[in-house]
Amino acid sequence: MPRTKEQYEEMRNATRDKIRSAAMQLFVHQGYGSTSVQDIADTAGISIGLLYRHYRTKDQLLNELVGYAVEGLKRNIRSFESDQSPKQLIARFIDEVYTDLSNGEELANLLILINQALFASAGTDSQLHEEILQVNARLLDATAQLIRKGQQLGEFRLGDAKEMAVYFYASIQGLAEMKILLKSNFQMPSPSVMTAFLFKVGE
Amino acid sequence: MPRTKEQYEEMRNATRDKIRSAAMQLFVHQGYGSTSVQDIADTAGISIGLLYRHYRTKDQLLNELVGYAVEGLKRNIRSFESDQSPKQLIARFIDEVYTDLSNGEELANLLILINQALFASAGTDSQLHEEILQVNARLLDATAQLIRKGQQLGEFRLGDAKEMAVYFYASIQGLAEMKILLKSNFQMPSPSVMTAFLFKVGE
DNA sequence: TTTTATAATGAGTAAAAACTCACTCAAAAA
DNA sequence: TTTTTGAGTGAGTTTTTACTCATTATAAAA
Repeated sequence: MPRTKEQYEEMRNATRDKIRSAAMQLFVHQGYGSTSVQDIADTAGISIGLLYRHYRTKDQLLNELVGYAVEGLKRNIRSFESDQSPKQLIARFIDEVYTDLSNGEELANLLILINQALFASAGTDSQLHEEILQVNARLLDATAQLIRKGQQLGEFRLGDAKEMAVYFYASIQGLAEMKILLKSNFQMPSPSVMTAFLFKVGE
Repeated sequence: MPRTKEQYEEMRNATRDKIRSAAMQLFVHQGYGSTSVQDIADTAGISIGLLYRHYRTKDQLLNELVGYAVEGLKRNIRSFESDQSPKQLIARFIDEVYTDLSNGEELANLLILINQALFASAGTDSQLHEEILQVNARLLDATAQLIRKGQQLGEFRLGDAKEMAVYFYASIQGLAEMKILLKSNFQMPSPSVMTAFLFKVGE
């Protein structure tokens, strides 16, 4: 008799992992359109045929990867809707971003992937494109809300909260890209630099 | 007798312009790899054959466009090496970025194009890839130098100047991308938000 | 050793994309 | 009206890429 269900599932999971990380790496580092399926299979160390047993199209593969990234964003929205002090929430978030961007490429990859997916699906009105934009809008709103609360508490600098939220995420996105593009020449700004435009006091 | 040299040159310039702006638009909005030469010709309103009379390869077209963008960066470096007050130089620069990003897509296109070119040429060690990275490094250094001077003059907040310069450009890059992706939903942060992390005083 | 269920392969196919070239078109002046 | 010259065309060719399928490899248990 052949292998058990569990053994087969384990095998399948292992190759799916290989495919996902190869695709992530390539999509992020050279762009979706410039990455061929052959590329992905080679990087994953498997055959094209096997890749297609797991993902019906190149597009579906991108969609799955982006799906995970979008989940991450949603978790963030939830955490920002907490009742804790805005300053603490933002400070904790920035600390996480700082350590993630300092140590590994995972967060940078997620952020860039979402970006790539948005550009790649620009003309088409795919479900995914719309969903990303929508989640993004909600994230910006939740953050602006948090900033407003912080301003009322006197912890945050004054200024248009929505604009500050836009600037907040724009800078994180920019940092992610710089990290990947500049490689070892990238020097991650410390949390105090990143929050200086938000928090009062400082020095 | 046929048209004069000047008339022919005028015709050629006109089509080159059409090609350039079509290519810029498409490379920026859907990515280099996801843009076909046929796409570009169609958008420019000319035939593929004519496009290839002007640019030998799709790659060469990208290179020319990026070349202009890099020139723009170089002009910036020079302006930052001026003897004027750091605060004034930065403030003027941010004002320019603000009006450019508020009104048109030109600056955003340039910034995103450079980014795209870096990603597209990631694996290969093309001359262009190297040049962009080098110009970028010089720009960061010049800016860090300016920030240091501003700190000595007591106009700028304290903190690692290089990190602050990285954050400065990361945020601008991020804003450019947000502008293009969010379209009419994008709200450009005012100069005061953008400089709050740099300048002392302020609210 | 043989059976069996499913993972894995990669040459093969069809579609799309990059690039070519033999030809037409346009307008100025003879 | 004809000639001239370089812009402009797009069907055709070559190369690359996404995707398929007939076949092989594997390892557990009978």
